[in-house]
Amino acid sequence: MARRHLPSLNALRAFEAFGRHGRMTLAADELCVTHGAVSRQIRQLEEHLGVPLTEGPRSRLRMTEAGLKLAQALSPAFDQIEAAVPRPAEVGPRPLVVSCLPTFAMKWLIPRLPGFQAAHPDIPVRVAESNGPFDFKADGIDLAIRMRTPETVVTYDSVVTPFMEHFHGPVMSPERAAAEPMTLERVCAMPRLLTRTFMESWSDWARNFELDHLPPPVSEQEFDHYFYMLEAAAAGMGVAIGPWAFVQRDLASGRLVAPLGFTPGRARIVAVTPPDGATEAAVLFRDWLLAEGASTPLPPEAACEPRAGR
Amino acid sequence: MARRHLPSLNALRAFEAFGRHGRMTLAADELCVTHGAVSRQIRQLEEHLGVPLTEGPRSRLRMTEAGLKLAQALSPAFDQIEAAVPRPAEVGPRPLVVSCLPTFAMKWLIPRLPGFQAAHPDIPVRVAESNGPFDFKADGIDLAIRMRTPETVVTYDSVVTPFMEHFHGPVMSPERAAAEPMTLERVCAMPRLLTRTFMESWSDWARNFELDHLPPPVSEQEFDHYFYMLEAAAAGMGVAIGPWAFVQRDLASGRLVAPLGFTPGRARIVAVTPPDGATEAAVLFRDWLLAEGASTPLPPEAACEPRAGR
DNA sequence: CGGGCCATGTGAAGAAACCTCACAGAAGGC
DNA sequence: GCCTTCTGTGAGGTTTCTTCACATGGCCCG
Repeated sequence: MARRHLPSLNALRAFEAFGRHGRMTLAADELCVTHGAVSRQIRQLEEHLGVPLTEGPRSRLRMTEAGLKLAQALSPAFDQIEAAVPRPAEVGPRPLVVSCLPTFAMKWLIPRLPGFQAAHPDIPVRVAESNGPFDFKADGIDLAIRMRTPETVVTYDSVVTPFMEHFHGPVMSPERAAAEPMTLERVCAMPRLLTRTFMESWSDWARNFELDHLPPPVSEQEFDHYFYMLEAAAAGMGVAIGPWAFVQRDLASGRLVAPLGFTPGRARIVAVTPPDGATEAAVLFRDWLLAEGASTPLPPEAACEPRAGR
Repeated sequence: MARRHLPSLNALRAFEAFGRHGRMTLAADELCVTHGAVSRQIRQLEEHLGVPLTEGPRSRLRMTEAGLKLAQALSPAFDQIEAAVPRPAEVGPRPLVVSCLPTFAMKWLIPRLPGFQAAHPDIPVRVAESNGPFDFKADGIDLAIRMRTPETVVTYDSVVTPFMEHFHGPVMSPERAAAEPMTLERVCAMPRLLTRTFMESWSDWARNFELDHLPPPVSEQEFDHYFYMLEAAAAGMGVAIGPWAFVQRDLASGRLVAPLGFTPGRARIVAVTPPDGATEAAVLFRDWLLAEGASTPLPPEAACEPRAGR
């Protein structure tokens, strides 16, 4: 009687993956199936629920608000399931465990990991996605990647190594930006999107314009993850402060635009290792992060376009 | 790369249902499949994980500790998914929404619901399982069923109607009880199992024995739900204070025993309706609860066997 | 201690769900 | 306009899941 009318769990999982990646093709890659399979699952889900979950042209698909809401709720549920399932005993050497923001993992780290694997085929890497506090020993983490502002409260001893510049800027859907020449004032007058992961993004960004106090937003909406915030921006729900590293690809594909360009943020993307000596593998990984960070392209308009100096 | 090695979600769902019901047959009923299907799913899951999740003879199957841990983590995840999925638009009249403890729903309410449906075929009933606080308007609840001690803090106005006596007593696995004649002292010396839903159960029970202070337990373990606490008791992990209404069936089947019998508790099982008038359907339902409560059999040893009076 | 009862395990066959392949359509960029 | 990218879809194959019927193993009771 109770729990019976649920749609196919596989369809939900497919939709959740689509929600995170924003494109069926990428979701299909994650699930190791073809894009057609994902398309069918999502269509089946929409039929079952009688609610459209996606909208827009095929080449620039977005989630509807209902879809965004569903995906946001599904993600933590599947995370919980994943965490609960005991992993089949790992074979081989103990892997290097890297704790990392989910969105950073998806948009930056995982695409580059094959490079590390190629250089160090004997070091298996496991990426543990998490954006909260962590404990090296209790969680078995060798190295963590986090965003840090100078004010970030640190409650633990650790070695912090910044490895990448952090540029960010307001991003939105092309429709929103197309209306008229985009100015700082217009951007400030739009509904703002926030992520719990990095609540200070707006004030951090505003500093570059010597705006001590941003005008109060017409409305604010908060998301649990960067990727949902960015999806909401793509869906035209408002403006988000997007880190360059996270939105690079969406800018290239035209799903998002950044009419004011990017400016350096005060946050740094840092690698954190335990105070009492990192493992050998963690040191190698950190060195690799530094190299990768240095070779990541900067935004073309970096440091340009701020209306007030530096 | 990230989320790929999960076992079949259907298998996890089957196991979660088994975890709640304690028997594959019941889980199969809930999922509308045959017991064989559930059996296969769970076996597949065990093979995939390489960890036994069930143990004991076929006729009295129990979860292992690993299984209990897994099931406990899966339940809230599936709850979350269920809550997130928009229900296909309901047809017909607005259903009567009854908020209820999950275990009470499973072990007492749902088995009796057909009786109500038969008497009032025009009133569809939806059972919303929850054990926390609730808000009649915000959650769309017409009537809530809760456990109440005289001390329960009430933060809202409401009409409270007790409808069933509450008998409870320590329950444990037959193996644990078989060792030697069971006495109050021996029971007090066993590891205690608690449920977050009703933390005061031990002290409430102790009052009947004029024990103002129970001897401190050798160990305590806390569960999120009554049913997992009862499963842990069946698995021999300790002693739980089980409400008669919840354990009646497990006693009959021999999965649990209650060597000290049952005594009246100070808690009452109550129906709660909004202060500003209940709906017509809610009143009918409350009347039906009162009648059902009155006709629920009392424990055979009710009010017997307390070693100290009354 | 043997028969009845109850719940789960299992073999084989059938049903259903799922996936792939290949191609089509639609939008955007150059 | 052509090319690229991404999603939608028809047909058909494959895997997974279910069922049915019966076997198995405990437990209870006389």
